[in-house]
Amino acid sequence: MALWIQISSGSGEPIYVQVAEQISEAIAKSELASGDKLPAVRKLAAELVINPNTVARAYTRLEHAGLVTTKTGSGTYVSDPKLRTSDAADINILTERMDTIITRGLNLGLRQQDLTTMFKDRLAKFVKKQTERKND
Amino acid sequence: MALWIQISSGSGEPIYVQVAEQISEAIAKSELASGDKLPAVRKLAAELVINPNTVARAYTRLEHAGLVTTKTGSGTYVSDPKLRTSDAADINILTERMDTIITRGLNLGLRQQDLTTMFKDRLAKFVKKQTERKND
DNA sequence: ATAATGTATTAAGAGTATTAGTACAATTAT
DNA sequence: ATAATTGTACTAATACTCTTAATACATTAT
Repeated sequence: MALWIQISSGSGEPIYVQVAEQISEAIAKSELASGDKLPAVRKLAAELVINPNTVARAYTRLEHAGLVTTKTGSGTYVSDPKLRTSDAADINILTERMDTIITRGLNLGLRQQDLTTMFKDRLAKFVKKQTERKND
Repeated sequence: MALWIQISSGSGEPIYVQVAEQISEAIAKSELASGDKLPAVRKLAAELVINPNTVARAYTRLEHAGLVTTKTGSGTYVSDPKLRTSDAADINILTERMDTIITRGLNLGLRQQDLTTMFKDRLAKFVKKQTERKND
């Protein structure tokens, strides 16, 4: 399995956040499917040259988000999408973040249509890979 | 002028970020228009019961974003939208943030259409207030 | 049994963030 | 001109977060 994760020290984001986000994104794009096993914390830590605790923290974050299930002694696995719980609070946070980027966009001089188009374009790149995967 | 800004200590966001973001949002919604004067740093600080430096930092942040212009001795004013510079780097950051919330949304079980609808709805609430303002 | 996996705990160090206090500079009003 | 108002600069102190490290433990796979 290739190593997709790339950490940048100058990004300001903590390493464990970067790791978790990139795995989240892979799951959203269905590059990682339900049941897939993530690398062991010690193994991934060795590859990324970071501390195992940092990877473990990323995995814990993913588990709290309901994206993976961990079985001590076995490994960490991508969970079934049907079992993922979407809280009302989660939706609230999502809309708040939408408001934030809408604010940014409008203040950058982008118009309503520009923003909608941008959003659809980005979204399409996620879903496109899902359909591609079926043809693998 | 009413005081729209509300700071919450438990949000995790620094106060100066909260202040800046809420003013940014007001500008995006055209509740604050070009030329409008922001409250003096000491005055707003007194109302919010925070340190003047914290407000000053928020204003500096807004100035770096090109949203306001500051004139020492006079005040801080909302700048002309036409003069706001939209960098390519700014657009990149915007798309990255879109990817982040798209990732969240998909992983919460929302579908493509759900997300698009949500985004349009939120966006509409910004622009609606703009047209309302014309009838003031 | 042995190896491999995730978890928990404690500690230390480094860096960043946040706020506060104070003094300074520039503009406006009188 | 003088005083008041405004934003700016600088320093300092405190608190928090991040990361790494070193272990030890519990569960599962072989």
